[in-house]
Amino acid sequence: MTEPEPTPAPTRRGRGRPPATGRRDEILDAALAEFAESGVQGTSLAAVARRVGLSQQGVLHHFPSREALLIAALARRDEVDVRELDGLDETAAVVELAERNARRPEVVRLHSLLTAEGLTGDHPASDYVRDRYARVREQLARTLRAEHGDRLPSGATPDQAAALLTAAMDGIQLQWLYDPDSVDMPALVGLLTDVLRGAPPESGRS
Amino acid sequence: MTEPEPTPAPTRRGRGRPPATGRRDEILDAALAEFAESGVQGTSLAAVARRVGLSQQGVLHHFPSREALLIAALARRDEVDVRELDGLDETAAVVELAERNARRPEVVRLHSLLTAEGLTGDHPASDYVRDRYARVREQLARTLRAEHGDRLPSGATPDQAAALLTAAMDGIQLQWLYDPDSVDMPALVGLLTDVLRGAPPESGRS
DNA sequence: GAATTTACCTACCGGTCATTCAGCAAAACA
DNA sequence: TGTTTTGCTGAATGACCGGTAGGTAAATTC
Repeated sequence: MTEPEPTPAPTRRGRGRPPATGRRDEILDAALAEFAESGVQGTSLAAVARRVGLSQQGVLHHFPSREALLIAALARRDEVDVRELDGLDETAAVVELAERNARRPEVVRLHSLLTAEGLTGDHPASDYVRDRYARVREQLARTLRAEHGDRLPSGATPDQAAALLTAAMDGIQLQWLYDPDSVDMPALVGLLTDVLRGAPPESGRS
Repeated sequence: MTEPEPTPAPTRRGRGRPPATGRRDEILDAALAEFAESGVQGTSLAAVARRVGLSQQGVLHHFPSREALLIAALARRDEVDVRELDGLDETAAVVELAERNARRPEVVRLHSLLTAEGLTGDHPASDYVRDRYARVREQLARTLRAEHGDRLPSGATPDQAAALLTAAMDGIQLQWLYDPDSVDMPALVGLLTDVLRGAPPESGRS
């Protein structure tokens, strides 16, 4: 959060031709799709341009530099993320999220790749991931605390359970991406939530 | 496992100067260190060369191509991995592993980066990660089955518990790498193993 | 219609990338 | 001593990278 407006949308400035906002979003979506396939480091301006059917310089017309494009793309992704996070107002919603994710591997891939790439020095995804972790764990801990107070039946604190749930979701996603058929994301997430809430062993889930 | 010997160690062939095996390993270690810092995609031959104090061509003398170097480096890393996996012969060992990992962030970084990068198309780390996942989960499931039979007290099957434990370790490592001070890896891993084994809530761990 | 602003494109530049080639010094053996 | 093999270096190549400069067509206002 160093800059208030990383890449402000183009605004009308005088009389000339009005800016077409559609292309901008097309480019951002193409960039995010490319990230999910090849990673941020592995994505070139040319690849993004090719995807939207523009020349490399056409892309550079909408975003002053590669870096600016990355940041804008992450900001766009962030909007969606924030909206999804609001849905986690009860523990069961985590399982629903896992079910939804199981139907959109590209999003999961993008998230997993960004999380790891943010670890490398001065990567544009670093802040995005850090913020995301903070928000997710906080939201999750709040939900757990509202449901169980300061200590879950299993003995875990809300903060611990939130960290574990977040971690498990990330890790399960990785295993699922490597082998979608033999990893049942919702079942595993559901199992963990049950166990953390100290639910009695039901022999149901596969 | 396509090739039996990806990069065979140099062997004496005639009378001339004997090959010095030391340099090879130096280069591989430098490559792995560089991967941990910048990722595989972000690592150039020049960067590896600089780290060992050689010219780019000096590195290429020991390995025919960049690709060969990557594969050899991953194979080297794999040897260590296999040895560590043997130690997981009881559930408590997972916590010890977490404690050990908390003292060597570079190894954890390397592992996390490789796991994610292996997701991108035809990446040399793909096979490495896939094999690793298979081994870890199998070993873990075997240990859990030996200790608890076909169903843990919490109701989870050994396979489920193994997947969850592996996932949680990976996810916790990510959170820890982003914020080492506020994430207690061994505590969280210990908590999860306790919960999975259906242990009564002890108010001990922080 | 003139002025202006957007939305591109082609051409170009310097840097970095992996890879190849030619060569040289050191080390072993005959 | 001569030969062979290893372990390098220096120079060159072509692909690709992000970024700049300059130009053109379309859209909009005056």
